[in-house]
Amino acid sequence: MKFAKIPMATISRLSIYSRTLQELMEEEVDVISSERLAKQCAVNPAQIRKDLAYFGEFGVRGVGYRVGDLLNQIKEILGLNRPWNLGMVGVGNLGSALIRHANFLRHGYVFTAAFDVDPQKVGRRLPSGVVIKHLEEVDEVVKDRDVHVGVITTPSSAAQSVANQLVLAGINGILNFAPIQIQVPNCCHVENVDFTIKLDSIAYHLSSNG
Amino acid sequence: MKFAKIPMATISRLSIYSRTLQELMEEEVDVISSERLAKQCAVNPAQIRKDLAYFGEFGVRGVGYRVGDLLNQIKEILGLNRPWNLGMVGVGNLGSALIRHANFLRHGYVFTAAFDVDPQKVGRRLPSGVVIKHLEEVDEVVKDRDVHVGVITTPSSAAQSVANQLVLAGINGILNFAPIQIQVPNCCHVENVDFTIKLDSIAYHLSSNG
DNA sequence: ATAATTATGTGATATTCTTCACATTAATTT
DNA sequence: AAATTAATGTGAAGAATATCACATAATTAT
Repeated sequence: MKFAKIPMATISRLSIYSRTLQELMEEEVDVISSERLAKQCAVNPAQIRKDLAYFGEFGVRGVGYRVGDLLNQIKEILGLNRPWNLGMVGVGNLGSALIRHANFLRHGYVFTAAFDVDPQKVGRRLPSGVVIKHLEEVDEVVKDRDVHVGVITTPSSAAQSVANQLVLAGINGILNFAPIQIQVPNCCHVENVDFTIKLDSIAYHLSSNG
Repeated sequence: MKFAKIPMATISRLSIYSRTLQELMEEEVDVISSERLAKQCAVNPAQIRKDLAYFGEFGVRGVGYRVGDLLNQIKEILGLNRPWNLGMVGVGNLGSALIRHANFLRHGYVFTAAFDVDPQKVGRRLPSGVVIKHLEEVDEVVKDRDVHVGVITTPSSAAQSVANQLVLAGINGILNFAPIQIQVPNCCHVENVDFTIKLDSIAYHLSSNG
């Protein structure tokens, strides 16, 4: 399904395009030009066309892109034409907030499992119906609940060890909220979400100019 | 304080270096080479040296970098040698989890204000002691509580309007968790945190190879 | 039918970012 | 004191990414 070497940045932008297209659909917009879409996504119009060109021709010259079609095509490209099951590791403040957070479901991601090591938490049933399991049981639960992606919200100190266990349990994708660079074999793809890095970036910009 | 045009990516990496250096300090490591630091940060050693070279010379040839010194220098560069006050807008699941989340405090970020539009929430006092204010009062509260950066965790539909109000209230930095590209004047710096984009990226990688 | 208009798709160009490779400098050893 | 070793700092090369500019194709108007 993959042709040339696709820039990482292209993939991220496809997500952004899909978000905007979803909104446009809800506003019942039928057709949109790369120029207007670009403005809403805060990118260059040629960028959108280039990004799409890696995968084929999806527009109509002189007209633009059919919103619904393009959205479907992008979802197809990203592999979002199927459900993805998530397993949360670390059911603290952040973890339980994320499980309840509507955006995941809205984009087709479902938490089918949750893990912790705190005996007080293990066995508790979350509002979503998921029962918190002990991390020791990760192998079975990943198979039982068909977990595809692990989401780590443990303290940094535990993150690497958790990642190791997830990989051993057959997980190939990890979304890591711990502010540490975890090391995994090539078979596994890690994405990091670190808000404090973003805040540092804001701090820099607010400090360094005048 | 800024010299050449510094790559955005350099700034993000400086944050990562600082996280690792902080850990190294706690492990009482005195000196580290770019090679060993690079391995821990999962980057190229030359990258670290280049990144630092934008701002000066911080190492000792033949030796490496003094951990404590380098950490201080990086914090200085990023503008982290002072406290930064945050104002949360949207005290839902995610918002309140973030306010309680220890990582912000650990890196010198404090929530000194919180806003919502839900009358049920306005007036409530959070565990941290911060009282939730109505968004209408944003102008006064930003001044009173000396808020530097706004953190948006509202639904997407409200995010742009919230951003406008923050900018009018004098805020120049926004951390946006809503999955939408908000438009702001140049004086304001926005950073986006969108986990579903990261998940899409994972989905793509898990789908497209074999 | 033909011309005019519009907006895509894409080769060429420009820019930005990363890595290499080595000269430079500090410390250590002989 | 000279030679050796080690690791930084950096110009140059390379790779990746973004933008331009225009040929191409679809639609609309004459």
